[in-house]
Amino acid sequence: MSDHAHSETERLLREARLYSTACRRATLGVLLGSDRPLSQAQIADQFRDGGFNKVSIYRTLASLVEVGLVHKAFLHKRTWHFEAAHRCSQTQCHPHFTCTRCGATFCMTEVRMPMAQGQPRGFVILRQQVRLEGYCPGCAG
Amino acid sequence: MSDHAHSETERLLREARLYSTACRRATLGVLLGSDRPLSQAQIADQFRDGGFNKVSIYRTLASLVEVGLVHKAFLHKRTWHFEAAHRCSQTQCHPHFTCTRCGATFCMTEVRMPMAQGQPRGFVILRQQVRLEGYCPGCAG
DNA sequence: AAAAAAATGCAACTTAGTTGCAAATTCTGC
DNA sequence: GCAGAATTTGCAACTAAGTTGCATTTTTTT
Ligand SMILES: [Mn+2]
Ligand SMILES: [Mn+2]
Ligand SMILES: [Zn+2]
Ligand SMILES: [Zn+2]
Repeated sequence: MSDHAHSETERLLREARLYSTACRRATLGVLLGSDRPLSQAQIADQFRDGGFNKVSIYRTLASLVEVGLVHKAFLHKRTWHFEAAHRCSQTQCHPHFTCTRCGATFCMTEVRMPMAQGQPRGFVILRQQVRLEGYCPGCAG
Repeated sequence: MSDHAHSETERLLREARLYSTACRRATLGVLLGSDRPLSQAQIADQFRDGGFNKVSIYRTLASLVEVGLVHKAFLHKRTWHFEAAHRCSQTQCHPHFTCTRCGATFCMTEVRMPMAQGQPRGFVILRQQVRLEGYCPGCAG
């Protein structure tokens, strides 16, 4: 990670009252630089040499989610995917699209969804998450 | 299962060109009678005596999903939940609400969501799925 | 009733994610 | 900087949802 990225992740961790550790800076850096949600395995793959233990990455992700720097984006098969929260609003992330032919997933940052209206009496809706399915440009032809 | 329910599930399976078997009629019957999505384990629990092997239930669910009689509603933790498709439209199920305090999940059949608009060029959106988070009536107080 | 097609049960397996604990790192106050 | 407290990390072992291969049974077709 560059010095610039290092100080940026360090600042974010400080503000969130989290210890600034190598594993957290690296994990957050990877997610900030990704245009799509990543699984623990995909994150680990980006650590060239002397990576981190998968348990540490899982615990790092849990701490980042807890302070809101990262979101659990969705479950694909039985695997959670995570993304930095910098392109999400307080009440929802952008929708995620999965192609039912090739299985690829895309962040649909251009698609705007209004918040759900008309919840039954007594329910308080705080966040919503939208998954889209269909064919990606490569498969739609 | 009642005789009426038996003939109803049998008819649905016939129309879908699936063999009408005990495991399929029972599984479909349970889902049709449920007001919320169920996991394999929850379905199995409803088979009093002489239940079915969990592998058979999983394979039954896969066949019901394949013909569209049942939907994979959502993943909670690492567990899929299934529901009969009779209260879903062609392009989306009703939203599912999960309480972040007690963990309970509810079908929000009253909440209507418009289909996503403005997908990037080349993408074909066929279905959408909405998850809501917040506090249920019991936890909102 | 016989043959063909498909579903079922069982045991063994896979693997994402979790837990407990000892060692290492980071922070805080001097 | 340095000691001590607080927290994170790595490792090994574990958990459990879901899958696979194969022999047997059930359902459908003729
Ligand atoms: Mn997000
Ligand atoms: Mn549905
Ligand atoms: Zn595709
Ligand atoms: Zn609740």
